[in-house]
Amino acid sequence: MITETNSNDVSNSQLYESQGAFRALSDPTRRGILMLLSERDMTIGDVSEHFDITRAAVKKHLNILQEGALISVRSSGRERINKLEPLGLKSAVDWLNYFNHFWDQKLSALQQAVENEQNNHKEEE
Amino acid sequence: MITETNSNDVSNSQLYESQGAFRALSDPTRRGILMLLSERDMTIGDVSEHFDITRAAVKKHLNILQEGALISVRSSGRERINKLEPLGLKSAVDWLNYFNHFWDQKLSALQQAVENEQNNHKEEE
DNA sequence: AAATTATGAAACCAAAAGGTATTATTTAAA
DNA sequence: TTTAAATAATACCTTTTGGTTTCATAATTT
Repeated sequence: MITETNSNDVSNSQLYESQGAFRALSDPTRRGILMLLSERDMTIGDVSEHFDITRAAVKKHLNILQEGALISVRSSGRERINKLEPLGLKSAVDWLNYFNHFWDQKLSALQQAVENEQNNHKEEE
Repeated sequence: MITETNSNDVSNSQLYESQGAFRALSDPTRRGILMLLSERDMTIGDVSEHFDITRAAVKKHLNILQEGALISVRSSGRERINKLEPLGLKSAVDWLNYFNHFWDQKLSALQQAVENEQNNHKEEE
């Protein structure tokens, strides 16, 4: 353990920019809400009908989704319409894309292995 | 609130397949560990030097990363070498890709708006 | 064989998360 | 103008999370 920050370390901005989004995404109910809202905008009441938890609990989830900028809310009379903000997912996607290089590579390796397998079988014919 | 499961709801498998990965990704320290391991395989000792928390705490994070299948561990004498498993990120990426459609659309709209802006400026010349 | 190194695991703690029930507020309808 | 509907907010509770310290174990070195 060291006390001073090591300048070789991963930059904080890389980690904390996406924190709100990743935090919001960590709960399955919240991911379910996002999928619901991908079909149409909904009031809290609408959303609540799809889960076996109270409206208050759903409201808390919606707050966290809003903090993570994954949804937005607009008022219409006494209703609040929740709307998916797909661009909010971008920070999480961007962070994950950093690793694309690696699993593309691994997928290639897998593909290569399959091809080699096939060639071996051919040679055996 | 309803008590029975609504068959129109988002399927559970879609949500729970990626739970281990999303859970692991929700903590900034764990995301930092993943970035570290993307450079080279490391022992716990190596990893710990990059964070101001105890080895025990790092170990817990590594356990959670392993549960989410984002890393693997192999023994070499008394050392345990932690290795990034990029394919483990795939379940999270896949889930997020479901929304690609939406933000591609939105990016297009944004692009369109920018182009229109540019055209307007041209007309003003 | 003894000391050191690398790690694992358990017990404990404070704070955060996810839920509830209850109360208050705003808007629409009768 | 009551009454009902849609939502917000607060207090409260239990479980999970992220951290610590301490102790145990297995492999290396001297």
